Amino acid sequence: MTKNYSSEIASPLSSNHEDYLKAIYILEARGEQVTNSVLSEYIGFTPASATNMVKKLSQMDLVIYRPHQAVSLTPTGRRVALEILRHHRLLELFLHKTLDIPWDSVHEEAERLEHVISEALEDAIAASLGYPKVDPHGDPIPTKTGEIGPTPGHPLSQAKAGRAYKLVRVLSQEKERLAYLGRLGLNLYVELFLREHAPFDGPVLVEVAGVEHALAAEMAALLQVVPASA
Amino acid sequence: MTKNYSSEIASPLSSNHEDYLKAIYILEARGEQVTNSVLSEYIGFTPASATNMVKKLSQMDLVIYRPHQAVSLTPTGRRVALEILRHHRLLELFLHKTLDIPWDSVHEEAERLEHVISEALEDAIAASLGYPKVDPHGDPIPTKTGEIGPTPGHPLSQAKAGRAYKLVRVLSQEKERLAYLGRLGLNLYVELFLREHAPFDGPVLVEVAGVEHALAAEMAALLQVVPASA
DNA sequence: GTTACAATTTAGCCATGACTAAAAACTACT
DNA sequence: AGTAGTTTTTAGTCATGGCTAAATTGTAAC
Ligand SMILES: [Mn+2]
Ligand SMILES: [Mn+2]
Ligand SMILES: [Mn+2]
Ligand SMILES: [Mn+2]
Repeated sequence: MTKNYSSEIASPLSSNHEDYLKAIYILEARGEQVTNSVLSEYIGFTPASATNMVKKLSQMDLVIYRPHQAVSLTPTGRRVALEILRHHRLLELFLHKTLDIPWDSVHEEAERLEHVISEALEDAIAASLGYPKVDPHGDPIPTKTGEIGPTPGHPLSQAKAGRAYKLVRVLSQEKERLAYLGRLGLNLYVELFLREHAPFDGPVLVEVAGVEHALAAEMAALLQVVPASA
Repeated sequence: MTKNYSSEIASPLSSNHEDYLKAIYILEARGEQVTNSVLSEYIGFTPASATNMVKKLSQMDLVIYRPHQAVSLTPTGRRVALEILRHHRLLELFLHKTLDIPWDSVHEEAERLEHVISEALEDAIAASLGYPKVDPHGDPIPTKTGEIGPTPGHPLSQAKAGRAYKLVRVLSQEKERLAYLGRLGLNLYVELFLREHAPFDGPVLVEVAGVEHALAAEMAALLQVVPASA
């Protein structure tokens, strides 16, 4: 299990160390201030535990920690986070495409696998998938060297009514939510027609494969779309 | 990660718990007395650590422990061991067949993955492989219900000279050894001709794909063969 | 500037599971 | 049976990383 980053890191990182770094990366990428409470809520441990872990990561030079300030990743910490995120998203796609695991289940599974695959296995998976760029939810897959592309699309909630769109990304990993979307036929790359936005932040009416559905405004905000081309 | 055995077990088992149970199973299956020193040497921890862990497993009703006696598995302990062994061998075969990971590398990788795959993933892997019976080293794969078939073949070291055989199992997971065998063309199911046994427990001369090789007696003892049929 | 409230940190506890060193218990040989 | 040697167990240490509860710090309203 020799990791890419192993040369730069003194002690080996546990699964939880890696999940903390990944969480910080994702929260930063959302543009949020990564406060202790935001972080601890996201990872599901108590604030005291988060403080404790962040201090340790800081000693390892993986994060910048100043008391009462938002944490941020050091360049090395970012490298580790992107490495794990690459594992995660490659695994999601691999499980989905190679083993037909439904898109609402791959996240959970990848959450554990991401910590135990070797670099050789990561490479073999990437090669077998043809070096893919996005995972089953449309999230971009970081490259081996830690680059990550721009995120495609814009929220359906801000799209213009009376036009056709293609779903390119879903900003959620919730199993139930994804299962529901799947039942509506709202899978990745499906084409949909946006009928109207009900006023006062009301539901969004969309047509998918000839059937009309009403989506809550918050749901529509999670669906990233681009104008349909064909 | 709901395991098959989860209903019968109080506390969740760590990777190391599972590796201990698997080790006890394998040592028992070899017909060895699983003494504390045998066990601790096999798993690579100190004897004191092994005693400690065996006591805990005993409290969980997974092993029978009497001081100064060989340990043995309870029915539940055996179930857990076989479940993990199934994961391990299915993963080895999957990595080898689906991702072309060489047979000398799959063991290491499976050693970690075996602890984190869900039952759903186990099932998906088994299905995608067509419910296979043996792994890339010829080791039998336990069934979902915990049955395990008889082990095929007999040692090449005890085979008669002047006859053709088929390699059906290699009793080793050592990377270097497997890589060496691979270089000689001694892969699973390959046909070979046994020329002679040198006397005084000397080397064994075999012909593989028209090339003759001399194998140490201990090496030949690890190669399980059956008479060539075709 | 006080004061109230929320966020964060500190202090201290606990379980886990490795380790070393010492004690105890078995085994085997005389 | 006694003793030497080996194996196993016990006792005690340490690091890890969660937790709760209490103390502290920062913020915003008065
Ligand atoms: Mn994870
Ligand atoms: Mn994803
Ligand atoms: Mn293992
Ligand atoms: Mn094997």
